[in-house]
Amino acid sequence: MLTSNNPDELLENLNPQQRAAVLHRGPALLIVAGAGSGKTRVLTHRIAHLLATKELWPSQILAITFTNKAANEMKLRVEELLGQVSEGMWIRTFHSACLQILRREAERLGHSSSFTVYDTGDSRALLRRLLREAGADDGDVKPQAAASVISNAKNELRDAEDFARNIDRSNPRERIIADVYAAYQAELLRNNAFDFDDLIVETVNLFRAFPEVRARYQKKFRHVLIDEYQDTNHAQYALIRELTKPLAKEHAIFDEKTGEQLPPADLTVVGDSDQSIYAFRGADIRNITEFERDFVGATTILLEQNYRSTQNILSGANAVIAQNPYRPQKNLWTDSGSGDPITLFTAFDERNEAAFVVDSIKTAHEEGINYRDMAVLYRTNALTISLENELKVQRIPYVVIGGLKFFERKEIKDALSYLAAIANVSDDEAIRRIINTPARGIGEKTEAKIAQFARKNDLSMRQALLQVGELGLGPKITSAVEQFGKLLNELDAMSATEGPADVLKQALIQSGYRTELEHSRDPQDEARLENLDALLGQLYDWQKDFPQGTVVDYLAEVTLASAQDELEDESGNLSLMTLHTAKGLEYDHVFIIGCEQGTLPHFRAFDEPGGLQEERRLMYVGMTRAKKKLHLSHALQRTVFGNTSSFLPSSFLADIPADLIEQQGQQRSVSATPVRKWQGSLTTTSIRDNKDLQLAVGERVSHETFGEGSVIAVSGEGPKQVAEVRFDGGLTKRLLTKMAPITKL
DNA sequence: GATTAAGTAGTTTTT
DNA sequence: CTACTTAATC
Repeated sequence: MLTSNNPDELLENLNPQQRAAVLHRGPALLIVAGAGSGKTRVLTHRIAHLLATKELWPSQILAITFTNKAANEMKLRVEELLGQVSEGMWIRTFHSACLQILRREAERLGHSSSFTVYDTGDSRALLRRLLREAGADDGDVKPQAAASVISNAKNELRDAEDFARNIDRSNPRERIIADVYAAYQAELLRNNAFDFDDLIVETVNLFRAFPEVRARYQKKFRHVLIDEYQDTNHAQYALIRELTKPLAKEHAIFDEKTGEQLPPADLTVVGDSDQSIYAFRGADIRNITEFERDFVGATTILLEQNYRSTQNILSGANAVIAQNPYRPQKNLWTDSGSGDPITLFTAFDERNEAAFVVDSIKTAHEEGINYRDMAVLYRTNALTISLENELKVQRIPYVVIGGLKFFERKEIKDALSYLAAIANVSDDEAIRRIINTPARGIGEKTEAKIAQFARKNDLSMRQALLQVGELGLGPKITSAVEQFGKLLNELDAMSATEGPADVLKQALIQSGYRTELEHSRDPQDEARLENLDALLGQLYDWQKDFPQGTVVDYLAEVTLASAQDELEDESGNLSLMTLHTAKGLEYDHVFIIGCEQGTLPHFRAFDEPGGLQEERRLMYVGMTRAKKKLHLSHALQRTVFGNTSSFLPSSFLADIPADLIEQQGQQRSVSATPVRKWQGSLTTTSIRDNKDLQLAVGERVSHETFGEGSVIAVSGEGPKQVAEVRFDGGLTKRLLTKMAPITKL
């Protein structure tokens, strides 16, 4: 470990490309970092180098990651390299960096600095109500669907007005969403809240509306570094631009000594377009592929040497990803030797597959591999059921990472809503959530009356609670409402002197929440109580670590935390997780289960443009997690949602050269259905993608089974184009141009 | 207004 | 299969 501040020591043990990436200076640097090529190493060494050479102060660095876990790891490793704690350095996620900025500047955007951050659940609850109020009771617009449309619009920096201008007015669904989008933003403003997307979007808006604010942050941050650049969406891209593009003359900053205009901050981005697996969340792969065009004077450095996996694993992964079109050429290599072959197991069904996986895990464990160094990866969460059964039977300790999140449980959300209602007087959504939890006899009707009254008098719901006397409700209800309002005010007053943990403890006791759970005969409520105690315990720990921390601080931290952050397993457990969750992690032994057509690639991806490519990248990400041994498996039949059906092996398996694979499955046929024998590689793939192939009447095509023929009619457009083909054999077929096994002659 | 019953729809999800 | 939402009853 380096403890001196000698910059040259930071270059030791780096390969030439890594060294170049650490040493490069200039306005914009793109580091294309293949899987396992030492990306974090380069990033941390680069930061440490900039500091050790005294080019920058820690407070002038802004390093952005996507997860808290990555941020914490990076912070730790930089500190290790420098041998000291770097005060003032911003190494954080996009969201937490923006949160910090918005807290300071909230007033400029019509919020107060005690604003709440709504998570996806909160947004959905709000949208559900707004949709109902908008009269979308047909059920044709579901909150989740609206949420995703609005989120996508925000990620494109399209506000409600902009969105409304560009919709198909004759489509009632779109009109409703446009209206609800506007109403949703109005409600967020009223509630003094931002949703996840807003944290980014509103920071961009802030910088654009207030150039002097932008100038201030540009002056502060002299070097901006972005990790996982391939996963940035347009809003995040815009944020990066705002921080790194030259300032207008009137806001320019001049160097005190030289009198010269301060250039914009330098930018370093690290990414790998082959690992872009979040397009469905708005990630725009073009941000990385067009980096050199977007940033003048940009340099690209490729890191292709892999330090993680064996050559067999890499060759297999390379062969799969090589099938993706429009991909910048890149080839990962390693000098660590070929290693074991990739194992491919053909299972009869999911139970057979689970048994094989668990047996292999046991064997590996007996050979000295710790459970914590192994992981089972899968496309969908539903695939874990039989696996978990088997693991329980065989008594192997395991954790499911991701799954249902602690902070999304009902009782936890309720408790946090109490805190939100206390800390942010304007948060009507928090009030609505807890107004009748525990049951106070305040139902839907009363809630609506209070909300209406509040709006009419320009009050928040919490303020209105204490004035319900004017509403002429029954005496019993009136008193219940007033008591609830008083309780919140008392707790609010208490939070001025006491820490958040003590406030929450009192909230749960005095509201009667605890009592209700204690007296419940629902067996689940016992677990709920335990969860609340766990939350309280955690909050007391937090209070100890941050004695000055407020309720507002705690809420934001919790909202921006993810389940993985806490699952630092020292415990020696086997890890189970989705392929998405596995990104950025590595294990000695990796099992990818459910390699079947329809599962991986997932059938929902077939009709999405670019869907198949993204699935392939997922497979690639999964395969490259393995250091020593990669096990792939597929089941010939699987029971999904109660019904059993047969599945073909994933087309991705056929892309792996046969000599890298060791087949382990039995090849017996399944009941009456004959199953194609596995021959090391698949000769046919059942799902094709003919990209943008379009046919016209009169053209000649060749079909895999029907031979040659002429197009006699076409209907539909784009990917939905259907061509009617008369084959020379006399048959006439209607074929989906995009998917049919045809080629144009 | 609360409880219970039927109905329905089900990728992935860093924050 | 199951988790969650809506509908119907007490």
